[in-house]
Amino acid sequence: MAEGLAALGDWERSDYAGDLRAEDAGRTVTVMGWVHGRRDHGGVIFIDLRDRTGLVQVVLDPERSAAAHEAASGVRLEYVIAVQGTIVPRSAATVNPEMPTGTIEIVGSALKVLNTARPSPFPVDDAIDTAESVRLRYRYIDLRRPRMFKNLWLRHRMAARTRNYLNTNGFVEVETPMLTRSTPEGARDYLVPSRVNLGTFFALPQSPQLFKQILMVAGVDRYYQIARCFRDEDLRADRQPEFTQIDLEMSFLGRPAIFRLMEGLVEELFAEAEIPMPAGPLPVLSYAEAMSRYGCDRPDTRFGLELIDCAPVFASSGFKVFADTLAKKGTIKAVVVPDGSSLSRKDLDDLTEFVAIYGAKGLAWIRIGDDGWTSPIVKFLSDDERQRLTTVANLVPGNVIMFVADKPRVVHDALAALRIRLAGKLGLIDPQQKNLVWVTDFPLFDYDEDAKRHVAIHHPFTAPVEEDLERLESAPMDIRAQAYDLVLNGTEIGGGSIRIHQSTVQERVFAVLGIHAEEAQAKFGFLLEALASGAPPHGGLAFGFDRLVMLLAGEDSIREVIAFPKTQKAVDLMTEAPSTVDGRQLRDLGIKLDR
RNA sequence: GGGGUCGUAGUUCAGCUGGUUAGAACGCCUGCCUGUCACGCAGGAGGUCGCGAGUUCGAGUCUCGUCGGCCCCGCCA
Repeated sequence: MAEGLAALGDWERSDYAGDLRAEDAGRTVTVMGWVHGRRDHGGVIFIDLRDRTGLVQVVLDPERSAAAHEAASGVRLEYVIAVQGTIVPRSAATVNPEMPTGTIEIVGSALKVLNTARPSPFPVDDAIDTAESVRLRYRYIDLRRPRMFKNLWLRHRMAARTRNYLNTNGFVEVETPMLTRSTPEGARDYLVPSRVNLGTFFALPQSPQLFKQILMVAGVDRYYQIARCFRDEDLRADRQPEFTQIDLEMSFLGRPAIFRLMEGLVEELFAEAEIPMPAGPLPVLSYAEAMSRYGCDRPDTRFGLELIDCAPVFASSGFKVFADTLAKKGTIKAVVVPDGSSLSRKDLDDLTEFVAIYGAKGLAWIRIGDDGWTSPIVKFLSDDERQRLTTVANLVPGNVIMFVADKPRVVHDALAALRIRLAGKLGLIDPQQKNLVWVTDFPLFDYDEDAKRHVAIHHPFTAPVEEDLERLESAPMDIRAQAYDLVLNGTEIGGGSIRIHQSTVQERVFAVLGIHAEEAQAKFGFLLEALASGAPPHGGLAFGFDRLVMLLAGEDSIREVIAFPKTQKAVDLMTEAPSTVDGRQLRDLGIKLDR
C-alpha cells in the first residue's frame, strides 16, 4: 500500500451516497466514493462525497474523531475515500434545499483514503463548458458527471426493457458473427484481414441482415439481437462508425402485426424514459405523401410549413427562371410563413445562402402586404399567376412565400431543410412534443447516374409490393417496396421491410440490380439456397438504439449516450486508436503498406 | 472530397488600428480560519498564444500552408 493510503480492509459499503434521506437519521453507515468538494474551516472539515447516485455531505469534527479529521485534512478533489459515520439531521439553518440529501449529513467517525488523484483536467460538474476533445481524452472523468451517468443508466434500462418486452413476446436473442463476409452493396465495410487465409478479408457487419433472414429459414420464428454494427463512412452528430441496433425479424407476420408489436416496444421505451407517448396506432404516411408534403422521407410533423406545389401556377410563366426550370423537367415548390413580419431582408438573404448548401441556385420570395406584394420577382408575374398563386397557397396579408425552382431532388432537399430551419427560427417547435410516424411504400429502386444502373434504396432483399411485381422488369422505377421507417420528430429511429422469401423473386430483383446469375450465386448463393429450402414469409426491422436513447435523453449528439465514442475523424482520443502496428503483425497478414 | 467555425495557463475566456514583461476567473500549491455547501482571508506557482513558413524594425494580432475539435454537404439507411 502506497504511503498515506489505506486498505479497504473489512469495510463494506452500506449505502450509496445519493440515496440517504431524513429517515436514515441515526443509522451508522459506510459510504465510498470520490471527493467532490472539500471545505476546510481550520477546525471542522466538510467533504461532499460523490458516487454514481449523487452527493452527501460528510462532517469531520476534530473533537469527535481526531483521526478522521486528520485523514480528511490531506484529502483533495477526486481522491477516493471511504467514510464510516452516523447520519444526523441538519439543523434548520444548515439544511441545503439544493441537494436531495440536504436534510442530513454524515458525522464521520473514521475516514480512509483509498486512493489519491492528480488534479482533474476539468470540473466534474454538469454545468461545464469544456471542449469535447478534452472530455473525450479524459472520458473516465467526463463519465463521472451526473448527466453522463444518467445517460448510461437510461441506456442500460432501455436495453433491459427491450429484452424484457421481446422475451415475453416470444423472441429469441441470437448472436450473429462479427467476422463476416464483405458485401458490395451499401456502405463501405470495415475489413479484417485473415491470417489463416492470406489475402482474404472478413468484414465487420453493417447489420446482421442476412443472418437474421436465415434464422427465419431455420425456423427460429422470432429473433432479436442488440447488435453492434459497423459502417466505414463519414461521421455526423447522429452517426458513429460503430453503433448499436435493436435488430428484429419475425416469420408468418404481415406488416400490421409487425407494426403492432413494434409500437408496443416503442411504448415500453418511452415509458422507461418517462416520456408520454401518443396513444393508439401511430399515423402512417406513404413515401409519396411524405415527399409531396414535407420534401423528405423522415418528416418532422410537429409543425406545418408544408410544401406547396406551384408548378401548375407557373406552367406558362413569363418569368424566365421558372419557365426554364419547368421546361427542363424541374419543379417549383414553396413554403409559406404565416407571419412573415419577423423575417427581415437579411434573414431572407441568409436563407438564400442556406438553401444553396442543398444545391438551390436561389430562393425567390414574395412578401404579401396589406397594400400589395413586395418581391424582387413580382414584376415578372402576370395578374393571372398572382391570382392562381393566391388560391393555391391560400395567401393572406402578412405571409411570406418562398420558392425553390430546380430539379425535384434539389427542390425537396432545400425546402425540407428550409422548413426545419424556419420552424426553429420562428419558435414553431414544442420541444416536449414527440411525434411518431410510420413512412411506408418507399420506391424499391433508385437509379445511380454514375454507375448507370439501378440500386436498392433499402437493401436488395426487400420485397416489392405484391401488385407491382408484374412490372418489376418493365418499370423498375415505379415499383414500391414493402419497406417502412419509423420517424420520431424528423429523425429516422427504425427501418425495415417485408423480405423476399422466394428465391425466384430474389433472382429477379438481383437481375434488375444488374447482379447476374453467376455473380448472385457467387455472392449470395447461400441466401438463394436458403430461400429455396423452405423460407417462411418474414420481415423485420432495426431500431437505431443510440439515436433512440439520444432523443429520449434529450441530447443533441449521439456521442453523449455512447460511453467511448469516436471523433468526426473516426478516432478514439482516449486510446488513440486507430494506430500503426508492428511490422511483424503486417508480415503475418501478408500486408505491405505503400505509404 | 467540399463548405463553415473554433484553437491563448489544467479549464473557460479577455487580449483594441501589429508595439515594452500576454491578463482574468475557476482549478492547483503554501499558510490561516470550528457550520460551510460557488466557504472565506493572505501569498505563490503555472504559457511552444495548435504547428510551420512568410510580411514587418517588431506578430497572440496580418498572409499562406498545415494539424486538430465541432456543425453541415457529398457519402451513409
